[in-house]
Amino acid sequence: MTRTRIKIKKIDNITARQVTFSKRRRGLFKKAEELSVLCDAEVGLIVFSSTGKLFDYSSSSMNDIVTKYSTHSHGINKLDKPSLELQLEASNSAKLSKEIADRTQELSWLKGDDLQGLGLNELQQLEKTLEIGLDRVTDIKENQIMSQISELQKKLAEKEKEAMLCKAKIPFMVDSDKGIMQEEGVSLDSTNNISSCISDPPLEDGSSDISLTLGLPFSN
Amino acid sequence: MTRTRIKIKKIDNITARQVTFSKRRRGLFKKAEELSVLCDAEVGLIVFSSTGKLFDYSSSSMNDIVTKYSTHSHGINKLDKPSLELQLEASNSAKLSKEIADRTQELSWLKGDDLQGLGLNELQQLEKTLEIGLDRVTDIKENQIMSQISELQKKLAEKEKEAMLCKAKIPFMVDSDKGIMQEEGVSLDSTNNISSCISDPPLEDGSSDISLTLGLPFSN
DNA sequence: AGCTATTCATAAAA
DNA sequence: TTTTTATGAATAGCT
Repeated sequence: MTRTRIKIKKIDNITARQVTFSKRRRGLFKKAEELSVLCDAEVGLIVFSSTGKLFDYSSSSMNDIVTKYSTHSHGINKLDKPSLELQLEASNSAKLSKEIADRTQELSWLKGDDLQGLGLNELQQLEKTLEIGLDRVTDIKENQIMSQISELQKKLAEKEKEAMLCKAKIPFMVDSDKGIMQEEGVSLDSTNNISSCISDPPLEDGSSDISLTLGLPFSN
Repeated sequence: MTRTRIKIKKIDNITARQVTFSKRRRGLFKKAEELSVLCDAEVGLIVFSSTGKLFDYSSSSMNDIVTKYSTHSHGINKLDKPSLELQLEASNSAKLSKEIADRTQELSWLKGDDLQGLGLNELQQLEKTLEIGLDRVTDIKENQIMSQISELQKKLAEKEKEAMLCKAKIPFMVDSDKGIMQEEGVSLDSTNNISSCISDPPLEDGSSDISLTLGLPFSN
């Protein structure tokens, strides 16, 4: 656009084209920046030369600009798929979903639902699996019950022993001190022993609703 | 850049800024296109006005240009994740994975594995679930077995009846036609009846390995 | 939205 | 490539 005006058509002469590319490219980038500064606009400019070299300018982050572009007035996925990671993600998702479906199905079967479509072999396999699982669960449960019982019996035995010792002491104390227990320092010590025997703290275990759970385990 | 030169600094006057934006934007897009045509370059230009309006130009497909940009000299993911969908995907994946883990755990329990961490209540719940499941599976299985047996009995009865009829006919045929069965057209018809009685097709059902499966079902 | 004086961008040449 | 130069283009400030 000087000395002579030119037609806007691909420049044939390679050298001339490269020269023009350099000059105009600089002009374009300058104007892009001026626009963004003067007018407070967000500008992203990407240029590939005919030889494949990349030039770019962005007033902020090109990432932001392109992201905004891809969501703005475009249905999310004009730019979304670098067709690499997103596809991977999608197929991954599909795989996971399928796995969930598979397991959900198997769970249903094990719980006795949705069995109508199954054949005899499958049903027998299922039955076997359930029998094994049930055996193991019952085993573990009974082990736990037995050990809780042993533990309780042990604690009970201790307490009984303690109570026996207390009782053995009581007649002796009452007989000798009778009505003067609150007046003598020496006898106060003995009094404390007695009260600790009478008001045992209740057996606290946190997980010992044994009385509720003992009914079932041996009923099958 | 005429009458007076201006400083490249944000234009304060809003009206003036909008006017300048319009004019310069047109100029910028024109130059972008000229560059792409004259120099055979790939150009992508995205502009957001300060009010958020989008303007864009691309010599080919913006998608291609941005994709090329994001792979060119950038490590795949400068632009890849619009941090919107990918984050969604990631959290989705996480959710799915968690769900798989949950179901896998429940399956393990039902199969009698990995029970050590469970408490009595959980074990009893599990036992109940297994008992119910096992009952249902056994029910369905026995139903299938019974109906297969009935079906087989019915088929067998039919065949027996057919065989009886055949036997009743054979002495009559042999007596009257004896050695000339292959020579007369009339007698050929009768011969066919006989052979169909003798070579019954084997009972084909696709899912009838009954003899193999009958052993277990009633053994528990 | 149009003008127009001026500055800017740049084709051609070096 | 970059610089120079002459000229066409773009546009700031007005209407």
